[in-house]
Amino acid sequence: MTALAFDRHNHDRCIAGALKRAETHCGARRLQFTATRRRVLEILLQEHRAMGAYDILAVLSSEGLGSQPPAAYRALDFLVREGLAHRIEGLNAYAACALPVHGPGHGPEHGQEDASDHGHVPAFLICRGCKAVAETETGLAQGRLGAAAREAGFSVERVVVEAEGLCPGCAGAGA
Amino acid sequence: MTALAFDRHNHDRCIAGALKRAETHCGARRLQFTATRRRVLEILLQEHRAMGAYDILAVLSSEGLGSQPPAAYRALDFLVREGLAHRIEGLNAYAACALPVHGPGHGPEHGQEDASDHGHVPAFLICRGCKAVAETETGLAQGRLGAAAREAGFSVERVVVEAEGLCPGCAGAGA
DNA sequence: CGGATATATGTAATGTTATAACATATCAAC
DNA sequence: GTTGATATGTTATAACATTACATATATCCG
Repeated sequence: MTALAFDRHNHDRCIAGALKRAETHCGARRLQFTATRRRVLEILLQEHRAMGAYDILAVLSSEGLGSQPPAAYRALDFLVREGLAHRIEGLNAYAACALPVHGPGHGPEHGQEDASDHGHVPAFLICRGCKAVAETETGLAQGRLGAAAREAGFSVERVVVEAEGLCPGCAGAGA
Repeated sequence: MTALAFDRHNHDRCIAGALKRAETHCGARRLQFTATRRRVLEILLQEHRAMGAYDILAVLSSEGLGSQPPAAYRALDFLVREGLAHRIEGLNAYAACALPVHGPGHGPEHGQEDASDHGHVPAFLICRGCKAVAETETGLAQGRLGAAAREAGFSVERVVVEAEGLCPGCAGAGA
């Protein structure tokens, strides 16, 4: 493992748990959690940081799971669509979903369908040093952005909240 | 003009004012508001929507202001650095800054240097139909994201807040 | 003014990220 | 076991962005 998300934790257990949840999630929805999809999620979980699609493709390729860009993009699209991973817009990269909050039987995992309902918006702390990503949630739609949207008659479908900066480790290392 | 930012307004006046402010801004800082830089800002103001660097390059090229990507990227980088335009991460595109809040004599325009100080974070409503962009501000660092950052010892340098959805016009048109 | 320095632009090449399009294979349901 | 849906393989290309180096223009100061 390379980049811990700022805090120490039992990483193997965290990975196994997340994979198990993904399995359950897909099973409940009759979705195929194929070898490639599973492996891509596992890679993201192991690294615990934002990775580019081509980084992931390199790993897949070395394991005989695909050699062309669509192999990576299709798996990533699936994981993002199911809320098992997130796209980090600010880095054009991807990270595993770190919130175990969503059990089976849900609709969209993070309230992306209509964020103005409950404001369950995923938010990320992204270290520009090591690219480690910490995930939290933010209640945003109740604030100024939601107010602006309502005032303008704008219907929000998806909200991106990303904070870029330095994690304690990289700040200490004088990045 | 194509995409109004959801509301009617005197667009010519809004453009002229913004250009004037940009001029003042640069003058006060001994920065060169060159023909290309000015024209790029003007294009973004006129369109009033997010535009890709290559869209802008096409216009510049047709006007003899440059033909290679760096012509567009350099001007855009300058405008973004000075807070006169913003990069819309979710679209890999750029939009003029719509907030006349910042007069001369400031430091960074939108508190990007240390967002935890005052939480003056620009936030965008982006229509996926017409790519119109409305800009507002959001006090974010005082909320859950700021709390998470403080708890983790993470120093926030830049915050991206982007809400994607449909503007009233595009929603009506059944996008 | 005139030379030195910093800033901006021109130009060519390349790197990175992402998708389109179509063929083939596998799964899931009946 | 056929059918329809879903997933993957493969080729090509589109879209976004940067590096590197040469040249030009502005700004500063003696």
